[in-house]
Amino acid sequence: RMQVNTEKIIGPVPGIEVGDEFQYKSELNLIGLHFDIMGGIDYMNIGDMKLATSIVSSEGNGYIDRFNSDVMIYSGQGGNVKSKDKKVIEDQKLVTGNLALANSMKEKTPVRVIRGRKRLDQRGKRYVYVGLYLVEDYWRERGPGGNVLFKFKLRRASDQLSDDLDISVRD
Amino acid sequence: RMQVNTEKIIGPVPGIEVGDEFQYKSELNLIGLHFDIMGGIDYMNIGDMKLATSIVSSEGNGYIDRFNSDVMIYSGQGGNVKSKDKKVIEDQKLVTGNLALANSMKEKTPVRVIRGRKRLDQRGKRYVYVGLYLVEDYWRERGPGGNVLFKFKLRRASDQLSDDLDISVRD
DNA sequence: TAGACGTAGA
DNA sequence: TCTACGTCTA
Repeated sequence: RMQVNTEKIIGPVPGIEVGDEFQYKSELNLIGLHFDIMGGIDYMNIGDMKLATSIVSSEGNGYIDRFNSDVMIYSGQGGNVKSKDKKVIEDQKLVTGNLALANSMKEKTPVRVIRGRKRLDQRGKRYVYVGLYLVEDYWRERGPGGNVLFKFKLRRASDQLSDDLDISVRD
Repeated sequence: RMQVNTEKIIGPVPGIEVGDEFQYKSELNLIGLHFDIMGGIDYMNIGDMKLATSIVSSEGNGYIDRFNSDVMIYSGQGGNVKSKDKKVIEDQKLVTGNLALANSMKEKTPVRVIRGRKRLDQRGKRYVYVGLYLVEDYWRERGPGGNVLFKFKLRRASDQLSDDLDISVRD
C-alpha cells in the first residue's frame, strides 16, 4: 500500500477502509490515519479548540481499554503508565489529548479508531482501522494507585460496514 | 515500494539498489535492509560467529561518523551516548555489534551501509542505502569523557554504481 | 527539551 | 528485562 497522506483531517481518510491493517505506528503516520507516532490520542486545532482526529488502542502497555460490540471504553492519557525512568503516579488532567476527546464529544465530531493487538506469534503488533466512533460520554475514575484517570465511552458510527470486526481483527 | 523481505542476509538485498531512500528505520526493517529498528549495527550469527549485515549512520544522536569519498569512519556502539535516563559514561566493549564489525573485517564480508540525514525542513530524517562496504581497520580511541570508543574504517566496495552519492543523498 | 498506548533482539 | 545511531508534537 503506497498511499501517502500528509494532511491531518477529521473523519474518514480517502482510500482507507475499515479493516485495513498496518504493521507499525509509523505506517499509520505515512497513511494519514494517525500522525502521533507514539501517543495514543491524535488531535488538531480548529480555531482555538482541540478536536480528536484518531485514537489508537494498543495492547500490552499498561492501558486497559474495553471493546464490546459497537461500544468501547478508552483510557485517557497520562498519570499512571509504567515508564522506565518515571515512577511517579499522577492524576490525569483534562489537557491535550484528553481535552481533545472531551471537545469531540461536545462537537459531535467523529474519531478514527485504530486497534493495535499483539500477534499470536508475539512478533510485534498489527494495527487495524476499525472505523469512526463518536464520543458519547467521559468521566473520572480512581486508578489502582488512587490517582485520577479519565475514561471515554465511544460508540461506533452506524453508517459503516458492519463486518464482524472481531473476525477482521483476529489473528 | 511494497517489497517485503524477512530474511536477514549478508550482501545485497534483492530488489534494493544504491540510492534507494526510506523515511523510517521501520521501513528498513520491512524491506530487509536493516532489521534492528533502533540499533545502528545489525548482525547475524554464522555458526558461533557474529557477522555484521548492515550499519546505519544517522545524524543528530551524539555519534560522530565521517564520510570521505569512498571511505567512512563509523563509531562503535555503547558507552558515550546521551540517553535521558542513563548519565553514565562507560568504555565501549568489543561485544555484539562492535564484535560483529570486527569479525566482518577478519572474514572480509561486505556490510550494507545506510545513511540517515536530517531533512533540511527538519521534519524527520531520510535514510539512503549507499551500498556495500568492507571493514578495513578498527581501533580504540579516547572520547571527550576519557572513555574508550571504537572506530571502524570502511571502504566502499568497488564493483558498484559509482553515482555521485553526495548528490543522491543531498536534500 | 521532554513526553508519548514504539519495536526488535540480545 | 533491558538496550538500541527512534520520531513526532507540545
